[in-house]
Amino acid sequence: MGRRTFMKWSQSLIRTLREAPREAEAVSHKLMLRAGLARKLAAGLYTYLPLGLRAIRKVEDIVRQEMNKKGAQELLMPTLQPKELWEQSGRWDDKELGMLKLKNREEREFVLGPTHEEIITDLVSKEVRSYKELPLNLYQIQTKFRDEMRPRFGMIRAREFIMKDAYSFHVDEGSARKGYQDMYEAYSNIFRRCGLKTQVVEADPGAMGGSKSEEFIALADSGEDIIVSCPQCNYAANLESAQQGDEQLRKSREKMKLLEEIETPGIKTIKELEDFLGEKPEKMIKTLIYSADGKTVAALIAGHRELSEVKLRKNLKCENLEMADERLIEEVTGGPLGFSGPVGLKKVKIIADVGVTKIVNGITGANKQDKHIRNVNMGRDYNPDEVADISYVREGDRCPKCSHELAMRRGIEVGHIFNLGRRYSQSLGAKFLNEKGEETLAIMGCYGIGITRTVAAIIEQNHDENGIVWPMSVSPYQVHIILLNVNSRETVKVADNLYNQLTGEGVETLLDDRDERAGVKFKDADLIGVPLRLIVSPRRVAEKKAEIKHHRDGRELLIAIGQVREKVKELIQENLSSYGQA
RNA sequence: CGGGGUGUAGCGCAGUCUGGUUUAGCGCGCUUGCUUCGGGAGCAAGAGGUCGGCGGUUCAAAUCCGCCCACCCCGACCA
Repeated sequence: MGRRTFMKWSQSLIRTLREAPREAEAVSHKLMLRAGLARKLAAGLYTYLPLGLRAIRKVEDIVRQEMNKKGAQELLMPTLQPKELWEQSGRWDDKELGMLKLKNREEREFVLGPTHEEIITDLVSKEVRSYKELPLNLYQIQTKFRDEMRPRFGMIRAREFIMKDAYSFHVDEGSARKGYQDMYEAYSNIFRRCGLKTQVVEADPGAMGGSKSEEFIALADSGEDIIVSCPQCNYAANLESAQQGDEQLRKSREKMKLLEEIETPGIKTIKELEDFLGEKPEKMIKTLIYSADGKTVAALIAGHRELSEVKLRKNLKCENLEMADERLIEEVTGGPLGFSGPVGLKKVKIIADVGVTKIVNGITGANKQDKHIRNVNMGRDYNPDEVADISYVREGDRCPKCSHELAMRRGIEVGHIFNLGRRYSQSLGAKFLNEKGEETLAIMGCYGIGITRTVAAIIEQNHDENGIVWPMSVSPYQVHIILLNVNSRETVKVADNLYNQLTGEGVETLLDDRDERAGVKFKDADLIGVPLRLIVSPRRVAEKKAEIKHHRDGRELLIAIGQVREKVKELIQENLSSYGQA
């Protein structure tokens, strides 16, 4: 059991803070600083102090166990990666990964690894020859660098962080599906054992490429992801890719009226239009001009909705998607920015959001300075080239599967599994000979877990007003001995004995042997949040007893000193199994 | 990168608007001594600050002006 270490508080670098630095906003961030788990070096860069590192190692151990159980093998790749491989995969100029590039003295270019598809695929392409050697699942636990545009929420979004990344290689689709399913199960086990409640959602593969991907989201108020889920059926998706149900899209019975041009001096935004005309945004057709891989596209969205660039990009199957600048807008629409509309638009592809089809007598830009048009109707006044789901789901929308009202919640993405297909094996040449002797491209999957972020997520979900409430499985220590009154020789002796006994048995024990008053020690214990607390005081020692307290629910036991060792071990086991410890 | 905000002792803050009376202050923490000792103790004595940086205005700048930097929050990206 456990990591055997000796830790007396008086000799350790455990520094608690009474108040959190102002820069910390998220609960996990505040508590990690206050409880002395980590310290900031610069934005998005943290030093993990001994206590924090222990929690990180605990999570890593769980990850290793569950990965190994599925036959995955651990290896370790370099963080510094040569430009050439990234050019081969076509990702050297990828903007999404936040690559931190650098040159050595010989002007050779490198990137500090934001992810390792290139490296692992290159390795496997060199090592694997035959279908008999597959499938393979290789993983590492390593520091990743992403030059985030905006590090946030402390350890939840850092520039440098620890990640477990796994990559699988398969001979065919069936095997790839099995590999993906294995990881799905491993991930479910890992997060459950970490004491995290997660929700799996459909996601967009984004920069990784590939077909299918799902995210494991830890529900938390300070999460940056918004997830959409159906309380009725099992539908759940990331806001970026959540689909709109059809139910909310009722077409009004209004009769079509004649087109009418109206004066709207300086009125450019939907909000301004709403105030100016006194009409609901639902009646307006917002026209957004985009440049997609050099081609111009007009996206039509109902005024009260927002365009999802992720959905639009997917629909257009384009790499680069940017909003058009004023010059381009004038060129293609003939009118200035803020007055675009679909009527009479000729030179561009028009994609209408599904909701737009239901707008009767809509209001939209006239493609002329200070003019809008009223009573615009699809089919009569304009025809989109395509109708697609390209806007975000909103509060109150219906489930695409069962039409129940959707719920929106915040969460932290702690894990992400992807089916990559042949994208990297293709570009980096990961081929093998199949049974028939034919050269075949491996089908790949990749599976990530943000380790340091997971620790933060655990704290987000496991804390109270006084501090962290660690699940036993990931707590830096299992037992926290609080020695009250270091001036009582007898008490100190008992505490020392218990400490040595427990530590000797592999129980991870922290002994607070500081010369501090009881209140200080209790407050610090509340902050640090070790699940079992053993209180050794002159009062109890006189009775030859000690107190054991459960931090989570405050349950207390009075135990004869001689029986503490057994009881503690029993409680630890009991506690671990409640998180599904293997 | 766009928008908003903050930089004064290790942490939390006041002072800045209305320049000089501040030798730059308060709480917590830190050091020493005495008392106290089951929920962040009391008394006493201390240590600790180029007021984010640079430049300007002024007899005089934490305070006014300019530039820069750092950090935080909201947006686009991700584990």
